[in-house]
Amino acid sequence: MSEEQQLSKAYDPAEVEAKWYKFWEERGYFHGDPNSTKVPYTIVIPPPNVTGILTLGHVLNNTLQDILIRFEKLRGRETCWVPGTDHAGIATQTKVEAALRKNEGLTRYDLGREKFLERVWAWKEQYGGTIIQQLRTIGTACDWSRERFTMDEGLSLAVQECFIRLYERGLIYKGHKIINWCPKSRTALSDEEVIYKEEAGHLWHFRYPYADGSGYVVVATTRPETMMGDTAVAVNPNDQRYEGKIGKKLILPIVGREMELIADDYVDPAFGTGAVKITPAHDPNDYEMGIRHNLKFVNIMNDDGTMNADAGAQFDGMDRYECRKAVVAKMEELGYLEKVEDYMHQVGYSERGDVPVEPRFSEQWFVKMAPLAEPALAAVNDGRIKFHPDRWIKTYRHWMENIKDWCISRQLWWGHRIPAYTCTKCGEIVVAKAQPELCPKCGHNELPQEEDVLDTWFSSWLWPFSTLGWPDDTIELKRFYPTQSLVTGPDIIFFWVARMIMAGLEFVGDIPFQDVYFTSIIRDEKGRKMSKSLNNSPDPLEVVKQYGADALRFTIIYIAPVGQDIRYSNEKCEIGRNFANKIWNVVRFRLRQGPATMKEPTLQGLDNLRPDDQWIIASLNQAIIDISDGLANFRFNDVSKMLYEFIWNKFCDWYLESCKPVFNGDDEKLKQNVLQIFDYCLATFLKLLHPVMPFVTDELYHQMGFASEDESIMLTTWPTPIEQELLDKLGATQEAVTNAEAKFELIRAVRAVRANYNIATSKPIDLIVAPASAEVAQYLNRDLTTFKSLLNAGQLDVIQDFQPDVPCGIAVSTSATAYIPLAGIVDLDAEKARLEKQEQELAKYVDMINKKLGNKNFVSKAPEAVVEQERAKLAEAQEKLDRVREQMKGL
RNA sequence: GCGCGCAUAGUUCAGUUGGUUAGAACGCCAUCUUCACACGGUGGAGGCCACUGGUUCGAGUCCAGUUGCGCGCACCA
Repeated sequence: MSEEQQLSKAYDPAEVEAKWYKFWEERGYFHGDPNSTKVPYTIVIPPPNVTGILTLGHVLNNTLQDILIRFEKLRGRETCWVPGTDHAGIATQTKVEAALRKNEGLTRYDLGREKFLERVWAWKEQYGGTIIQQLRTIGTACDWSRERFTMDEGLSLAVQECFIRLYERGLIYKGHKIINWCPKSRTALSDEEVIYKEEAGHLWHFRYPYADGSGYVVVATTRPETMMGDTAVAVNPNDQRYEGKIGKKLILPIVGREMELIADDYVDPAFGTGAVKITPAHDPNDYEMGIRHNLKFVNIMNDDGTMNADAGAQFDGMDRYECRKAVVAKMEELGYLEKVEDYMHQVGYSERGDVPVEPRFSEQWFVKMAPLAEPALAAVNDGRIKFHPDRWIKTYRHWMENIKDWCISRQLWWGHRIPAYTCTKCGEIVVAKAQPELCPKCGHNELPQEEDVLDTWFSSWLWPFSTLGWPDDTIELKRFYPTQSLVTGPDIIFFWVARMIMAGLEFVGDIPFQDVYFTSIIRDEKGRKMSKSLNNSPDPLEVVKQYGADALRFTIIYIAPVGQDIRYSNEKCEIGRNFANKIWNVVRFRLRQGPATMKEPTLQGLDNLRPDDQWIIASLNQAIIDISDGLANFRFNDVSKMLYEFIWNKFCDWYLESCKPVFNGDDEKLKQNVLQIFDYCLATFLKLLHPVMPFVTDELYHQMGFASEDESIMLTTWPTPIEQELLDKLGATQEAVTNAEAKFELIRAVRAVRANYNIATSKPIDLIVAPASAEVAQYLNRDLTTFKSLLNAGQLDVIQDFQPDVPCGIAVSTSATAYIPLAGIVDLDAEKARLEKQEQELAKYVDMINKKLGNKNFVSKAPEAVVEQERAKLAEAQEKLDRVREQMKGL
């Protein structure tokens, strides 16, 4: 082995990846400098839950952000990617409570608020860094010096400021409403935190007797346990079945309460029995009706989903589902159960608690959303903010146009405590950053703070500017706001994206970001959502260990179509691993030819290029254009395919093979020329690939000596298209591409003949190539050495009008016919069969074009260029067909 | 009920404004350890582009409808 042979045969990512991340981070390459004169490019990370661990969803999401950041940095922008985590109120508090119960047998109430919060902070310190650390393993170029947490002092001040401003504008209010209540977490939820699941339930038909003994009304319900809270029965005023009965008194069974039969348009006479039991304190629609008809509100449940004393002594303390059974049994026993039907319906579940939510009448804090929504809707409608894919605009628009007030208070301890103080004497509410000494209204000195905290999203919606120092007018805010791109999942378009747009416009007076890229949802290979219960979510860290971070990054981009779900399986990472290995081996091959020709390879000083050199330069130039364009337009999937196509199918399959005879030859001048081009291509595609596969590209950039030890590919500049003048001078033209591709077609045709006769690729063959034209002859003669090498030819002759006098294997391509003298082994039948097949295909094709051109409408209506193209295709195919037929005759 | 999306090779998916004989990856078949790579090379098989109409000289691509699947929103107890 020569000394430059230092690369192992296969790429092993583990060591390389650890080394480079440390190198980049320690040298501060990820830092965004607000004093830089470069144009800024900012992204704020969608903050993962502080207690969370890395999932494939995070990998996809953060890889995309990293690609954008690395690309824009190379393109010369001052990039700043702000990372951080959110405090995830319910999730975190639940976790700590569970641990407390398990380890010490205590509840949060045993500890008290203050002590409990100390425990949560301790938990956060211990486990909170996990996901942040894990993100580093996939290479994210986050500016860690700017890492933020939604409960940080600065961000907490931002939350207070925002609350106070909205309150003063009259957009925050406290009021009694029916809200979604999670009996497990014992807190209010916003409408968005309720997930509806279709469930098989029942429709129970109950008889409610008239007080005068004149029979009964049958009501249908899915929730018998709420009947103790009934204060009326409603029917449609136009329902003839109940004509004359409106206003009659009914006796609520079990309870014995007297209530009225009322009429309301809300009731659908076609559904069930046309009579609805009304429970104003336990159903949002009934609540509205309760207001309209001035009904009594009877709350029969505790905050944990058990029944209270108002439900009656026999049900007091029972769980709501236990009570359901008991009520049904009791009604049946009393003879009031008419029938039970199976019924499919939607049941709202708490997103975090995963238990059915309970509509609950209570006093909460709300944000009036309509005034905030209006400008936010306009920002998307007029294109100041773009969505990718843009169909999400419809979803956004629909939500914004039907927006409801946001319930922001949570009956939790972990979170931002509401900065409101109520005077115990006069009830005056003071909203302020600090505890007021005296009530401004009555002068009383007792004003306890609200016990409740704010919804976590009430801090997240400030994230794009609170992380940059708002409400202070910081240099970061000036330079890095508005941010450029947001990459997130479409599942939080309401929770987060929409609210950030509202907050940005309201508090900073400008949009928070220009582009929103919505990622795919990752499913398993069977198309199921990844979930803990199915145990089908692979651990990304294991995947990284097995395949490498670059491989995972590349693969996930390669399999992620825009706006569609991804079907992921670990085995797919072989795509990325194999690709990394391929590139590794290109460099391994290259280093065997000696050190790099120059430190930062250029195309300067080249002359006398081979046709294949011209072809690869033209192809590379196209790749630069297409890949840059793809990245600038969020077409990540396309970019991964273009990179793969250029590097593997063009550079490795053809160019590298084309270079071998030169590298092994003794024309030193030529060799230097070709090495320079090789290096130029290599350096360029490593840069193009770097945003997607940062580790292996920096490693190889150094292995090649394109960067010295204390430099990095991260600090180089993004390849720009080659100037037209230089392309022309080098001969890297479209014509060079066309000619080379025709040559490759010919080589493939010869290889097919080879395969047909089972002649090993390694065995040289003699052959005669008969070009279809003088131009082709001239082209091929320009570089017979390479041509011969690609064919692995022993003796090669280019003879324009060749007539074979011995039995030959025959390969017909568009530009030439190749004859392979195979005395003794030519199988005439096989030869005939192969030519016949080719003849049939060509004849069909020629026929098709002939028909097209024979169509007067086509010729007169299609654009001239298209017709011309068809004519050219026909001529070419016809010529080829003639040659195939000629060969068939010869057999 | 309203809205959105999807249906293309055995599988997973590309196919940009309508215009080469519809592509890739994986898998499959054959073959080769050849001096970068078997995580590889070479060659090959495999498709009524869900269905029915329409627009057009021309439709996988545009339009309408049908079927099937997925998602979101709103729900009548």
